[in-house]
Amino acid sequence: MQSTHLREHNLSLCLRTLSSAPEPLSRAGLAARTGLTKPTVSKLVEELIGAGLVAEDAPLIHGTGRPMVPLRPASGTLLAIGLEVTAVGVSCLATDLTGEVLAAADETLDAVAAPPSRVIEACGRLVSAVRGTASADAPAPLPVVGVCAALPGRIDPADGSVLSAPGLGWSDVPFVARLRERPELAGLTVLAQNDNRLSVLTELDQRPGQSFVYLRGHTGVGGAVVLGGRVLEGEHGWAGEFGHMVVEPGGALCRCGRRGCLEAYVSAHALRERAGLGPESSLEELVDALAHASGTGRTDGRSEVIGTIGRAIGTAVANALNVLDLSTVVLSGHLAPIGEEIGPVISETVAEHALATEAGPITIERSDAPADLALRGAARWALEPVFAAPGQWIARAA
Amino acid sequence: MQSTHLREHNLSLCLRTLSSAPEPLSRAGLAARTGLTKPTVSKLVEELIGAGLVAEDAPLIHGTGRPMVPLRPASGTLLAIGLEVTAVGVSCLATDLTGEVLAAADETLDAVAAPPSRVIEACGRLVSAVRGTASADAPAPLPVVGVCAALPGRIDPADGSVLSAPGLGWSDVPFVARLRERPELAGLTVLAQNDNRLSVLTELDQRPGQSFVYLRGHTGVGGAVVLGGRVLEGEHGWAGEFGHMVVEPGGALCRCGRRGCLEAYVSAHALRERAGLGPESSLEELVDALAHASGTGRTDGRSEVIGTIGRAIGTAVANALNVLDLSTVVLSGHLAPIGEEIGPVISETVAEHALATEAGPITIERSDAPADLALRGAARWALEPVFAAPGQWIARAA
DNA sequence: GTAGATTAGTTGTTGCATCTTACTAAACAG
DNA sequence: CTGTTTAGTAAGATGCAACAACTAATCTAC
Repeated sequence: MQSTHLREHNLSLCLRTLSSAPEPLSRAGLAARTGLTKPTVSKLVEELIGAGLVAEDAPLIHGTGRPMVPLRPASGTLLAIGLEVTAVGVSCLATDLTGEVLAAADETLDAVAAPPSRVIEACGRLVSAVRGTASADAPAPLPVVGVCAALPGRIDPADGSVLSAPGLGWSDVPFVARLRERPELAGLTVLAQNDNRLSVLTELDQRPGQSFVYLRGHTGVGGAVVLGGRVLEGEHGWAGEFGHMVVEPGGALCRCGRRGCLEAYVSAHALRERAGLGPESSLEELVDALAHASGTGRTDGRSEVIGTIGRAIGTAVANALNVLDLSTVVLSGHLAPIGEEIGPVISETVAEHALATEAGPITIERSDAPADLALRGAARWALEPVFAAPGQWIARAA
Repeated sequence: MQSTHLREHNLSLCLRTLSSAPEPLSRAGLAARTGLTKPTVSKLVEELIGAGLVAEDAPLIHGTGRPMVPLRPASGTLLAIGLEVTAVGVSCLATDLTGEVLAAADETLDAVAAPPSRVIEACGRLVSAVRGTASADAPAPLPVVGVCAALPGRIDPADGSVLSAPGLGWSDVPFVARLRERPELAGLTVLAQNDNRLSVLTELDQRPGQSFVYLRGHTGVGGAVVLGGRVLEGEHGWAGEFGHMVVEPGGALCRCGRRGCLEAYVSAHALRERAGLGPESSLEELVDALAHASGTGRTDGRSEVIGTIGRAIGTAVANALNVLDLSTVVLSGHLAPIGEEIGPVISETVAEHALATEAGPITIERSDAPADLALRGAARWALEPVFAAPGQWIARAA
């Protein structure tokens, strides 16, 4: 490691520490947290303020001594743009460094019927619109750190092409390459990531530095593994894809063609089928059917369905926890609202099979994050280069 | 990070790079590999040589240009001591920085019948003996970097106490604390780790920086997860304990009391039972029975046994790979010799269930490491502080 | 056999990031 | 108004790695 990397590392450390702190820190507090000295922190913070990445609040008197100058990530000085493509449309959103949403827009579009090129055009339009709206109040257009798209499928981490997205009917679509060609995105950093992996970033804001297993029901079932605040990548970028873990060898047929996958039991489609609902029923109806016996009237059927789902998830989670030796599980997406019902069954199954129960309780938590999880996560991911290497961003922006 | 840490980091980088290089590197080669400049490497290497951590070989002419001075980890300048406790005895071994064994000794002891205190006494005696033998040729006693014990059970990473070791009949034994009290080990760094997790370190020497899943059959079945050359810890230090992954809900009864654990299918005990051998039969007999139809004469039974074992391992491995998104599996311990037989069944099962097959082939490899795997791994782990912070060791030794 | 090319490694200097020490600033307590 | 406490700054010292230029040792070519 070279000495210039040291500075970059410490800049990043300061910025991240400020970002993840529950409340604004003073320079002195930042020095204490990072282990750097006060003069060093002062210099680094000065640079971050100069670049518009950090802002000072009004001095705050707390007890005796000189009042502290609270520091916080600057708001409204730059844009990170998130995109989300689903079967029914494209959404777009611009945030600043704090994650505050400055503008949003969306377009309805049947992504299954329409060719990918139409979707990519829509993305271009939305990015352009959102850039305009977000910069409307500012004297000059805000600089864009990057654009990241959330896609419901497997993405090649090397070039951001979509290897397969069953929900969109896509396979081998060079999404990022095409998006980069759009005139509206000329010169911008463009990324793409799986929607589940991006969702977890939003969750991570609530749990900085923690380790947990994240399970998200959306159309299928996906998730992520978070170790010490970092999302595990894996060799092909799909670590934590729990949907196709085997929960019962030779069991139910999954749409992937295999047998006994978790997804065959708890995808939105499988849940509706098990709950006796039509494929067009809403999530609310589904939750209602599972949560209240009155939903379908079939009390026995309900508890049986809940048992099947709970045991399937429990088995998958227990296996994941045995491999990773973690003790926190976060349920999100359509698994969060039904978490209250299936939680106990999951806990029971996990307690039965997970080794970690011998060391302490395993907590199954429900995410209370907002609905546009993946979209926010995408914007958050677009910001990542700034957090990782603030010095490079400063040099680029200047 | 402070600037003094930078130097420590670079010292460590140089030492590790030299250690993991397949053949000696010159200063210039080391500079190229580490990304540091030649002058910087020269300075760092000078310090490492001065401290007896690196040695120069005779200059070597290779083609045109000035001959290089090959550098390699110094041999015979310090001691790392490994211990291994099994049901039948205690083994001990001293290596230098290169991993070369300088001395070894063992004691037969029925660790199940004898109280832990007897085992700890034996450890003390063996360490003392091994230190003497290893330093016999040297003009002065060699400094000991540390002692690490391999134990067949779950270890508290905080204090090195044995939480449970079914094979020894131990539970809640403050092993490290007691061992540290022995006069023979006064002043030494003492560590303890699970034997499977230490075994993988020996494997890692062959695969520096790689990522793989490591499965080791010993008495039970354990393993480890290696991500980028680092062994995953987990919250309680037992990540990668694959033995109790569920491979068939409600399946065979495991000695842990649960049902359907991998270990219930492929522990040495379970294998013997399935192969129709007595509990006292040797590993050779077992391999023979599985490898050759002539072993027991029951050809049908054999292929059925192999199928059951292979599918059990395959299911567990596929699930682990789905969580981690890796594509290499290494079989070790008693799984290595039978690997040729069960390998195809495992591959087949994994190919059927693992998502990563869609991106490329998954390789199931057999470890060809020596038998005293865990013991060597223990010594290797005792060395770790020197590799991680050579500067501190130099300061301590001086 | 001498000049040139090539690779290895060292020397001295420079630049840069952090640390140390000592200071000023701004509040409160008595 | 003086002492105490906490925040933040200034100036100089320290220490590390980078850079450029050098020496060292070998081979090749004419």
